[in-house]
Amino acid sequence: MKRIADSTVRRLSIYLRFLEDSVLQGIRTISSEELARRGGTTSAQVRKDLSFFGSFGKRGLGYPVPELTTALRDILGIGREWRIIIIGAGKIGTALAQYGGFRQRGFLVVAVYDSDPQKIGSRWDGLEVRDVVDIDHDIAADRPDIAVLTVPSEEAQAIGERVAAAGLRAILNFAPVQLHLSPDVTVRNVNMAMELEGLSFALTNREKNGND
Amino acid sequence: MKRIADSTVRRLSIYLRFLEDSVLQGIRTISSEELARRGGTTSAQVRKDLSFFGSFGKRGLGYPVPELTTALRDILGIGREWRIIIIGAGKIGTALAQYGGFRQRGFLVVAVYDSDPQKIGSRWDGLEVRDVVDIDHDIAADRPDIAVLTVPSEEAQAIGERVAAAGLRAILNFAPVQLHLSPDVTVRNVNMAMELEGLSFALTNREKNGND
DNA sequence: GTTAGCTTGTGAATCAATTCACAAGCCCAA
DNA sequence: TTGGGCTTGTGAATTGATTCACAAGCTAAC
Repeated sequence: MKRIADSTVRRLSIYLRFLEDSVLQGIRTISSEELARRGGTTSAQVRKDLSFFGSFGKRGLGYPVPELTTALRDILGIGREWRIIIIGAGKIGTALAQYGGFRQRGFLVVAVYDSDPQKIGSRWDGLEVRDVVDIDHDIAADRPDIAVLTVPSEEAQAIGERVAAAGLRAILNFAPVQLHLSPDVTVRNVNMAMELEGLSFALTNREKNGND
Repeated sequence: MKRIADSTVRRLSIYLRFLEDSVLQGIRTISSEELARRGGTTSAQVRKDLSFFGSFGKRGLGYPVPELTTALRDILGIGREWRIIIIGAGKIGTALAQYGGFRQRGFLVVAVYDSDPQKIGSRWDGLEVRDVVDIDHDIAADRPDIAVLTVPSEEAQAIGERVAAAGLRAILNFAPVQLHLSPDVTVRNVNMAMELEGLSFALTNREKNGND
């Protein structure tokens, strides 16, 4: 199978979210044009994205909404439940642990870790914050699929190495550093400060260039 | 000025973060090679990125750390303070409002909004949650620079239109929908479910293709 | 001052992603 | 059963981003 670009996978996620809405509304078919409009892209892009994985539409008609929804879920691998652990029980980590949206989409938070004795043992939504020293042992026992890192920058690399060594193969990294791990660990970064800086750049340049 | 790619701006952010560390450590110069290593890219990429904005280095020596740090701050427009408002006082919105990291980087949260009467009036860190109906008036009065949207998907588009109409020109959107706004409003999306789905895709495909 | 050893800055080349454009196929109406 | 109106699927063309490769320039050592 040809390597699929990250940007394509991102767009599939977007299409899926809109398709799920459409299923609920009882819409039966949808054109690449409409998917593009809602996804902020072009119809050619939609068709190309989908064509990497097969032929889902009918010429003259469009795509059957329920079937395409199922197909995308399958492609993205979210038919099953994924077990995630959150490492770092600070502001962001806590919010994520309590956020219901993940569970809804098949991502189940099975454990939260921290190194602060004050936090260890406290409970949120029936989830006890565990001591990060136990993490290797726990991973071996619980076999979670994904680790979410919401630890301070200085600790991110070390923790990343530990969970990778313990067998985890997917990390969602909120720390504003680039993790250096073996290539069979997939890392995605979420960096809110970086996004704000992107906006800052845009605003600054707009002012300079007079809105062109 | 030639249009700068988003990917370039993102990398500048990464370089800057590492440069700031280096300043604190008293490091005087740094090569593109080292910046690349830390930023997870290549030295040619670093040099190309910087070359869009000028010539900051000395051949044979590398880049002067303090000067390059200042230059990047300037380019990204984070010499000044940016005023941000957070709309949606749910789990994520609240966490962001209380998160100290933004303020540290020059992004000051000046207001938080919600439409839930139970939340309106409550206080976090001396910041009172305001009623979202007042938002147009408040924007006109306070002139914030950036709006962070942590509202439910169904409401995101309408709120986006309102803040755009009120004059805001930059939005950080956490709702998993694509906003359709006038092109002079810059929108960045942060979508954690999408990132998790990207990891899910990677894990699923790795299993299928036997790790290649 | 000359040379050796680095490292930048940048056109050219390559690689990747997006868009174009159209044949092929489907539905519906008559 | 045929024709008109749509919309997909996909090679080809284009646009955009990354990598290559090397001349130019700096430092330090002798």
